[in-house]
Amino acid sequence: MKLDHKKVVDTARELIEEEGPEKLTLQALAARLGVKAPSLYNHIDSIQALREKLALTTLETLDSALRDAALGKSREEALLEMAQTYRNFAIAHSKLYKAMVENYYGEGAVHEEGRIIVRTLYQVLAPYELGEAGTKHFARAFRSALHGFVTLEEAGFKGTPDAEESFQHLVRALIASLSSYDWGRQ
Amino acid sequence: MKLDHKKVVDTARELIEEEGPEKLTLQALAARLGVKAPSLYNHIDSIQALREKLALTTLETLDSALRDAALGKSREEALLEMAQTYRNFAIAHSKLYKAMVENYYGEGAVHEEGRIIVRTLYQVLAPYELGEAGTKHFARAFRSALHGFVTLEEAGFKGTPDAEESFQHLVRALIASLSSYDWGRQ
DNA sequence: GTCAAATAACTATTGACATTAGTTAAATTA
DNA sequence: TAATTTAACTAATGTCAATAGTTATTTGAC
Repeated sequence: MKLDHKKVVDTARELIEEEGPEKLTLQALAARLGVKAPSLYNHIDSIQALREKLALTTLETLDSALRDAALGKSREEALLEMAQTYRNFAIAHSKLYKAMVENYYGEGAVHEEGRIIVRTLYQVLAPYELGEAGTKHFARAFRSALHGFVTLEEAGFKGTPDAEESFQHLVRALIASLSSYDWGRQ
Repeated sequence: MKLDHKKVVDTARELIEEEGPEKLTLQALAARLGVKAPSLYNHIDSIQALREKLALTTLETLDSALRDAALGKSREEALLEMAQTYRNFAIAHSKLYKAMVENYYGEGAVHEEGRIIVRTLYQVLAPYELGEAGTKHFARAFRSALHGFVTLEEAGFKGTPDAEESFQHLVRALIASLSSYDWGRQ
């Protein structure tokens, strides 16, 4: 029954997952925790700090899922599995992903920690020996494609029967480009 | 000096471009227009409706720039020019682009009109004869890549000297895939 | 075990915000 | 010119986040 920082963040995540980012208010959150709103300030600095913390933990959860997906696989197989996992995460936790994106801009910890996904990608890309620049370019491209697709899918063509197919093509085209395109190996 | 819907939307755009989406309040907007906040309700339904209207006009402005960019060009040249224009727009109007993205989710007019950029892409892609499905897949992929990149660039690697280079590689790899990858021509 | 200090809850309040109601003056139209 | 519509205003409400000040409980040093 004891309230602490983790409990507050976890409950905020639940609230967002169930009702959406715009429903996260200190009143609503406090009510879920059986407490009055000002009491939350014993555990958080501000609602904005809470939002950024949530964005950060969501990113870490996603990265963790990506690492799991790539475990024991390599190259094309690993990249395909990671891509699939990325999209599945964005769909399964669409409200949370949206909340993360909204707090992705600007400075703060998320800005710094956004690299964790890139770091995971770097490890999978190592066998391709793209060089430092090539790896950087491809990792940025791959992440951009994944993020862009799931965002536009949510905003636009969600639910269309061929969304899955479009995603597969995007991912496979980029993976194929590892062989057919010079990403700057130098 | 007469106030009307267009004037309100235009001034809201200016306010966002200068101060950011979070600074758009009815008070601040009314002050710019030399009027009290409640008077704005003679010209808008709600601040949310205003935000969605702004997202829509921003999308139309971007699409117009893309059409201009592709004018008189074809194939690779047109796609390259469009990509460059897309990123330039997102950088030159970063606060406006951010505001657009924030109101991109959900239903409403933006959701429906998001297709205008895809429609423009379709025209440029016609000579490739990718077929209906192939064209759809590539258009979604291309737009996802552009949107994803400029979003992550703003959130993360903005200002790094090789961001431009990464973008070029992403765009060129996708364009190259038009020849080397089967997008589902069937 | 006792007592001081730290902790975490509370109530009350403030200020910013969007929105609505009700009013009045100006502009349009019949 | 008279009637109607339009667009501004003031005043008020409700919802927020956030702060101040208070009190009870818990923790930790001796």
